[in-house]
Amino acid sequence: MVIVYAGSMSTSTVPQPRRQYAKTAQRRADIIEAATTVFSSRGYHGGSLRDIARELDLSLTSLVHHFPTKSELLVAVLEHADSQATWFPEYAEDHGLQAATLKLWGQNYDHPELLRLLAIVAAEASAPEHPAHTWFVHRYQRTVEGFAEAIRNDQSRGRISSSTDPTSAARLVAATWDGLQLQWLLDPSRDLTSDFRNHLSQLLAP
Amino acid sequence: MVIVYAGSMSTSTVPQPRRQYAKTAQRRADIIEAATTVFSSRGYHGGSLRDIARELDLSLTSLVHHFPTKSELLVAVLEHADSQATWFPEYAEDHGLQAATLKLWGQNYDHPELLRLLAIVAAEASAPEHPAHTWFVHRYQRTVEGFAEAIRNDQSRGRISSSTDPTSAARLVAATWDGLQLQWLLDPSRDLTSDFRNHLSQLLAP
DNA sequence: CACAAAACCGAACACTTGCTACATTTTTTT
DNA sequence: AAAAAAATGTAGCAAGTGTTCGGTTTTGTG
Repeated sequence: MVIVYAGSMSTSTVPQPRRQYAKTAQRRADIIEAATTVFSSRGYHGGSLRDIARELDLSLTSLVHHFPTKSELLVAVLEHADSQATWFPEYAEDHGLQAATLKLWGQNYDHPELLRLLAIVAAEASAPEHPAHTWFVHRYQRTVEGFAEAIRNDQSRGRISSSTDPTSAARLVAATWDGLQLQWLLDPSRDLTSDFRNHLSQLLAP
Repeated sequence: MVIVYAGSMSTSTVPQPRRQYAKTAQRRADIIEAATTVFSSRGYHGGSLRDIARELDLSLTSLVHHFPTKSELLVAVLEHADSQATWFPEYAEDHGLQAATLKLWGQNYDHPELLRLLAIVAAEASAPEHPAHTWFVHRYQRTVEGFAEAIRNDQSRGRISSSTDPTSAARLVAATWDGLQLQWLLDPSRDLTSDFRNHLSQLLAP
């Protein structure tokens, strides 16, 4: 059986690049989960790889085997956090931005650790030297663009006044969202959903 | 000359508790300034006392002499940051919340490091174990209460519709403020003042 | 079964962390 | 001038940091 790189010769089965065990995916998922809780309570700088490994009864070396560097782990964690509460363009198209945003807002309430993590790291990453800086810049661009698209759709259907500037309104929705979420993280006893709803119905009026 | 504690006797000058040198106040101010820049770029957990001392060509021991523990230094830094951009109730009373808020917003643009610091530590401090947790909870309560008071005043003068709930609107103003500021910290090239103005004039309409 | 790579581990490296004894110099007050 | 304490310093502690080295065990494939 010949493993062929560039410029193969004759008949040879594909190298079958099964270079990963069956349980590996689960391991990586476990690590990401543990890293999330650690980074959530102590931030990226404050949370240590050993803390994360300890939480899984895993050796530090194994952790490093899966994620060679701390910042690579952080990016994996952020990407996972982002994938948890996904933005559904179709839902927004059918039911409008307001309904879609409130739906997403409700989902987030189930994962306070993820929210805290994103809040901490977003603030940390506003410094240009931070390893996740560009990631967050792009994330916000994507978010705002998604909201703006939904607003334009709403406008074409007469759900929102056409005099509203889509991008500006999108930035405002994202901003208020983040701000209210921070207030909620600081004091989770008060539900801020109605405040958010007020904001949306004022901003996104016909 | 007798130093008198409780229950003095006869004529004796007051102990003159001059227990601090003349230059000390300046030293403490320098330390707070250096700590601000360090915490701003690396957060509370990520910034080290040695970094701060190095920035001042000061020994670590001297720094610790002035601020015995790291979290005490943090609180001093936060208190200073807060005192920089002060909320003027009188100005709000005369010119309305919208004008007062925009004035304050403009001031903040001069101290991006302070803003980043507050954003990072506020997010870090949303975790209840954080040394500055209660400080931030109270800070937000004060801020919201100040805004709400100004809104009530505006309502009594007919500048804002009396159907708006002052506290809820105050929370929204604070939230949007924080959110827009984070977006600005991530990408300082775009000025978000007009977005903030839009939000205010929509929310605080007669 | 044989073998190669993935997965895992203990130990260590070089460095940083907050903080503390202990000693010296500066400033202030009597 | 003398005494007291504030201010500063050197050296060091015990603990923690991300990362690397050399090795064993586990797992899948031919």
